[in-house]
Amino acid sequence: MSSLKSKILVVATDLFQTRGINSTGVDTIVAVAGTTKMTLYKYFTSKENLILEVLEKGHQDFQSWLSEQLNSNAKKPSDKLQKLFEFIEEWVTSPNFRGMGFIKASAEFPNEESAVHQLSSEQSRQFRQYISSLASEANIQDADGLALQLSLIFEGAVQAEQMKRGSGAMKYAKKASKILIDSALTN
Amino acid sequence: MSSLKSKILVVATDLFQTRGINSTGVDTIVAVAGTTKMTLYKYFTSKENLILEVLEKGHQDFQSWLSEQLNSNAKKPSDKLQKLFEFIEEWVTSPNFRGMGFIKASAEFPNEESAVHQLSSEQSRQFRQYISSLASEANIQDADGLALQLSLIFEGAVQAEQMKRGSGAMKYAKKASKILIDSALTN
DNA sequence: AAATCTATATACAGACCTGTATATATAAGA
DNA sequence: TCTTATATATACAGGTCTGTATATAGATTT
Repeated sequence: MSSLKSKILVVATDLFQTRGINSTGVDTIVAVAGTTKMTLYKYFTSKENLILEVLEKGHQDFQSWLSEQLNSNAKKPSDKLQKLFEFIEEWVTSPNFRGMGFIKASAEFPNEESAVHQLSSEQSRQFRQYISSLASEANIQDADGLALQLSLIFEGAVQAEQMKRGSGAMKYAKKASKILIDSALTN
Repeated sequence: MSSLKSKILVVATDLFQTRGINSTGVDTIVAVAGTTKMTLYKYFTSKENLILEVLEKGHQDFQSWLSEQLNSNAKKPSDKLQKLFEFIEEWVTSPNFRGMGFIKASAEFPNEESAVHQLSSEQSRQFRQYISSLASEANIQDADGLALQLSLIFEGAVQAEQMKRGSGAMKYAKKASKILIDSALTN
């Protein structure tokens, strides 16, 4: 991938999270990235296409990092579930953290026919599915139910952490996840 | 309050939730409300002012309904806490439900200097504070912690329920809240 | 050195948005 | 009937946004 294209993606990811997607114009993006609109439209067919690529990249980076960490640091399936929020906290509190794109995108694009909305809700579904598979492997009865509960807490905590860094939301989310997982394991 | 002003508020509340705030122009609002821009700008000094009044009204309606229900249907403080999500579910699944304004508004207005952002995060704080006071009365040690956990679940479930009606999010949110409250009561 | 590829600079068309100005209609009260 | 208050109809100024057109500069290849 061209270095300029990569730079545009990084800058757009940042601006979308800090100023909102709809409120960030392409002029602002190219100015911050130190390039011009002609170059942006060479690598991306439209602003919507740029948004979609930003979402794709963010989601892939997070998912592959997370499953990598869980696979190499936890062996038993129930350990993976227990350590899930430990690693999520590590990700969210890292200086490189730029927010979870799909959470904000689904709020800014509520129209179900929008491609952005469709991708972001698909990513949310995929993440829930991943948690559910961890729960299944740990022999939890209602795996989908626990996955939904954990994803509610996760999305809420990420949003809170984004709005106010160091809000403590992640700490209490971690505690809540422990309680819910324990309760699901003993039932 | 003038009937036209009230009509504009209702229509704007609806459109903001279904299409997004920034994506909804005042022209659309007045067309759906069956009036004109001149009338809208008579009752509201600006679009931002309209957004703020929509948020105020939505929050007041919810908070007064909720505390009314809790005060008349639960006597012991711990009962109020236990029944909190029962009533929230009733509110969210009612046909009149138009979403919780402050959840979406904080996502669409991430700039901390924005008056809309400030109001919506203040409302979020107030709601959390209300839950915390219920927890305190029920003699829960870390009342603020539990309030944060419950509000994370609440905001996540409302957002999920908005995105997909009948998603079952509310049902599992209710279960999660029971588990977390029980855990907090016995510690 | 000539040709080609990539990025820049700049301008602008077309669409949309907020907020206002102007002129008109409608209905109620004096 | 005359006046006053309220709502409508319509047009538009000024701004922002996306996406494109045109011309130019720099660098690499042949």
